[in-house]
Amino acid sequence: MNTKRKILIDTALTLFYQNSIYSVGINEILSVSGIAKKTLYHHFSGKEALVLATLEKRDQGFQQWLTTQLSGAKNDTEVIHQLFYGLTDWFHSRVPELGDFRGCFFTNTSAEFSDEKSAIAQYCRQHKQQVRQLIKQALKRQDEAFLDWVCLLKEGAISSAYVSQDLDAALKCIAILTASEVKY
Amino acid sequence: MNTKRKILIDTALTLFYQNSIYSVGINEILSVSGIAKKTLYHHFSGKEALVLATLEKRDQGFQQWLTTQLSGAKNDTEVIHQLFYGLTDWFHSRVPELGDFRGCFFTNTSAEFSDEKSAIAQYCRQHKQQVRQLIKQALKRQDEAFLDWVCLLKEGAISSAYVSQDLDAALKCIAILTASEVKY
DNA sequence: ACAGAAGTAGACACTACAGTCTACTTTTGC
DNA sequence: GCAAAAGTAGACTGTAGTGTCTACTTCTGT
Repeated sequence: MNTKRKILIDTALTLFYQNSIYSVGINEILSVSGIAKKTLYHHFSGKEALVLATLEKRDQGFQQWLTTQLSGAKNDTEVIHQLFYGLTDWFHSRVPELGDFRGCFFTNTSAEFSDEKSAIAQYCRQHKQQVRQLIKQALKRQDEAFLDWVCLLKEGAISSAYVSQDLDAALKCIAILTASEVKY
Repeated sequence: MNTKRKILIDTALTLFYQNSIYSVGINEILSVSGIAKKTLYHHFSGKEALVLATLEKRDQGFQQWLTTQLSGAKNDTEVIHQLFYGLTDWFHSRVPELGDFRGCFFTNTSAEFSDEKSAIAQYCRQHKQQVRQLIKQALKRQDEAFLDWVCLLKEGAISSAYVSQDLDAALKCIAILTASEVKY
């Protein structure tokens, strides 16, 4: 019966993402989920292990969503459209499985944990790398410079959508990529 | 004698930026600065007021640096170069007045404070808006679409430089802007 | 010179944090 | 059917968090 384990991860992920990791205590996760403290410490060695589990869960969920989002695109122009229209849906909180938009969970978590060598920071870095690979796989064009372009705009859009509340940042990215005469 | 006030803001800013706001306690700021608790609460109503003061200080410092960095550019190409080479210096921690690079203080702070209506989140948003205006003032080209382009790449570069440790992200932005045939 | 502002040390109150523990009950796999 | 695993409540420890307070000292502007 590791349903409790799943409930703990779900609850923690929601609370961590909607607020922040430092601001959410173990006791809050417990009272919201209705699970006993002993059970939590039975499944996780401590808060950090729980944080890593939530990162893993979010990583899976995000990659799954992105894979679905990018599938079916017939050419690179469509991949770009699917990507940035998908991001726009996310920013407007129209993607139920990603929850109410509050920026990138991995970027936010990196901001809280300054030690770049910590397992948490490493996981966040790895997530970004894997998302990059996912986009690369969807594209026919394989040069890294073009990927840099797409990924930098993607990061800029997520950051601007959250910090500046510019929910249409991803649409601007499409406009940029369309207006630009660099072929893709 | 509000030198104490300044020392408190300096110490708090360094600690907040190098770590995170939740992870740094008042007592730590006090012991590092060597200032008495009563003095802190004499100058600031609480931690939030101190946080706002550090945001203000960082805002001033960053805008000052950016203004200097962009001044002297003779055309828009040079503005873009000054901006992104400047960012590269920052990412490599070669700008003493900005401290050891640990991402954007405002983006990081936004990640910690989820209430978008809080004074802290509002200040962060305002900072980004003012930086945008500063870049706009430096450019001859005045269309918002081009500004969007530059600012989205800028945000993407800062985020990638920090989370993915891609310290040359800003150089990639220059490559993108140079390779693109959209005139600027 | 002196009033008032700014500073000091550090004890104190109170809350919240992560994590431990005991004693007990339920679920589940074989 | 039963042993082991997973679960329960919640008291408890010890630390650290913000913020208050008293009693005293130093600085500073007019």
